[in-house]
Amino acid sequence: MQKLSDKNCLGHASASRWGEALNDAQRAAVHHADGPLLVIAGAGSGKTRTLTHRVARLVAEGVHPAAILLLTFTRKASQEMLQRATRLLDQRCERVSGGTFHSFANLKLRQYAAHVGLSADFAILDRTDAEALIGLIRKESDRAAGQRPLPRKNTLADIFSRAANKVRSVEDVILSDYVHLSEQADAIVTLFEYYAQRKREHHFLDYDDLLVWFQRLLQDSSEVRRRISASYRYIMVDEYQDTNRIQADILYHLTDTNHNIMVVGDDSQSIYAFRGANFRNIIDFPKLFPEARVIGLEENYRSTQPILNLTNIVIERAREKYSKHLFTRKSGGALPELIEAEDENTQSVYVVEQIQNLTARGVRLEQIAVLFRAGFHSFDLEIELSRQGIPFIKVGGFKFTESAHIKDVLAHLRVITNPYDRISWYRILQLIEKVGPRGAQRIYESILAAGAGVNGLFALKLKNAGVERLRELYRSIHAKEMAPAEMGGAVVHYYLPILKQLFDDHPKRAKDLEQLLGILERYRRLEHFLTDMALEPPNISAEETLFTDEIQDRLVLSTIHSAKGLEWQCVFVIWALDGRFPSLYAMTNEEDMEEELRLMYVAATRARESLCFTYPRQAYDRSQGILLNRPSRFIDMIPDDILTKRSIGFCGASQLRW
DNA sequence: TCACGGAATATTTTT
DNA sequence: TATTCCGTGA
Repeated sequence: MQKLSDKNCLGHASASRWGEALNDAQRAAVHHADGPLLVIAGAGSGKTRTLTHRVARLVAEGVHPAAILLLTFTRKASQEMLQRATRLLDQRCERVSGGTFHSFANLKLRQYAAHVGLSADFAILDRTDAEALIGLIRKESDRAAGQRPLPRKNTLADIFSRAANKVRSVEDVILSDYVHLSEQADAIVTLFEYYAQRKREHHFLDYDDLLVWFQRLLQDSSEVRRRISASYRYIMVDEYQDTNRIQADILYHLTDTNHNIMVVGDDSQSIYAFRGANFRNIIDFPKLFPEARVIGLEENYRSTQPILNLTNIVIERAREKYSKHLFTRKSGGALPELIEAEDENTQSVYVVEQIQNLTARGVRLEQIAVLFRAGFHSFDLEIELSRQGIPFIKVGGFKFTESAHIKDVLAHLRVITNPYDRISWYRILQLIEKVGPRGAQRIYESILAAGAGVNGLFALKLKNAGVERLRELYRSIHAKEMAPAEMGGAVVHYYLPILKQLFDDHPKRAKDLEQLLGILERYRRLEHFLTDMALEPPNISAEETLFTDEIQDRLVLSTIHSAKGLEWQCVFVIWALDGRFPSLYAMTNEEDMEEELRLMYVAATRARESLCFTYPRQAYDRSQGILLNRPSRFIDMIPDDILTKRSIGFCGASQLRW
């Protein structure tokens, strides 16, 4: 395969080579020539395979790898695809331009910052940083006594982010999606303006800004648009159903020169509308590119027919979609089940028992998953699992870089590159004993006034042992001569005593820091490290970190969102209770309900062989004062020959009640 | 002004 | 579960 040079011969040979192990629809997508292409890939239909084969095919036919752009939603996804393509073909596939929308935007913005009036040395705020900055502004904004307190910083960040992602004004978003805050709309808008101003002053871009500014760059500068779009002959996008309007617009500009864009997605699996994703993007693709070809992948390689029968019924209720009907050649398989449990704990006990049965029959724990609508739905189950000594890992939730101790160390490094990084200074200073918000502010202001970078710290007149230690730290760091890892080492050395004082589980966290230093060693420039940590953090969750080697075979607990794209032999969906799933919050809004439905679809299509829904017979919702006592409306009406229904009572739980 | 403790609260969270 | 907010006492 590698040595073919004759073009015709190559095309011919590859046609048979790349056709292997693909079905007709997949092959058509892989061999699609130029022009826009929309692939509607049903769950488990070999979407990744199709994408990787296409990458390999293009490279094999002599397309320069760097002229292929593969955009995905996680770094992991793009790495995996390029690795698979490399296995199919050769090393060249590793040089394909790939990454997330955000990392791509970052790259291009650094290059062309001046064209939109940005400075190229911007720092990236991750969600926590953004919230910290918003929190500061929130505190500063003095509101008259007796007035209602402003929403929590995390709510504020949600509102701002939603406005950016949906290309709407903050006020609009409040009036439509946060009606209960409409009285404070003006105050929130003002706060938003402060936030934007602060970001400008500090050369900060948050995640949303990366997209917003990149879009602006492409739109406003025809020269840049031409340059960038000409450098990519083929563009491929994964999970297109979860892109938002800005991303769709970015893509449109990227095809300014070449129209060779292939997007892959499944409108039925669009579950990020709450964050601004617009599943209309995928519906409207043919309108945006009238010459687009549409290929559907409907053969499912994952689930048994009884499971597909159920998922087909579930998704049939979706109002607007590319209709598709999944089928499989796999035969046999048990009917999915719906189990009514007496109460939450009975549900947990039941699931635990079933899991024990499965493992007794030889199913590996890592082949079993428990899925749920919201993170806290699994609390009771987690307790029950621990009690029974079943190892599990909860995915989603907090990321490595979001944990406090990592952020602390990163903050110390950040002020080295950007000495006026207010967020980081406040964070660093407040770690010091006797320094609170007020003290941090005072110190920051004098650093700023000194105008001498980190050295501003030395000019301070302050008797505080902690501050003195911090000074020592920065006196010992000479950014020009030291390697990033050395600076990191110094910071960690300084920070360890604080860590010990702050956290009971400091030994575990100390190991994380070692790991962080390990990563740091790969970098020659601190700035690059900091950018990567914001954009492409190591793909480990906080609890996981260094314990991965201990137990491999663990049960998976996951929110449905985090389960997207994954599959297991046996899947339990707990809290399939109307009001929990679909969530009460979605009930007032038809679009939200549609998303809940798709979410149920995603959950059910994760299962290969067995699928079980459970719900407690009733639960009281305190926030709304409502008694929930119906199974999820998405599966309640499914006929008995598709879904087995059973109740279990106290007998199941009685063993553990005492 | 800071530190601490207890109470209240909570949808989902690829970047 | 874990985070955030708020009141209290030093």
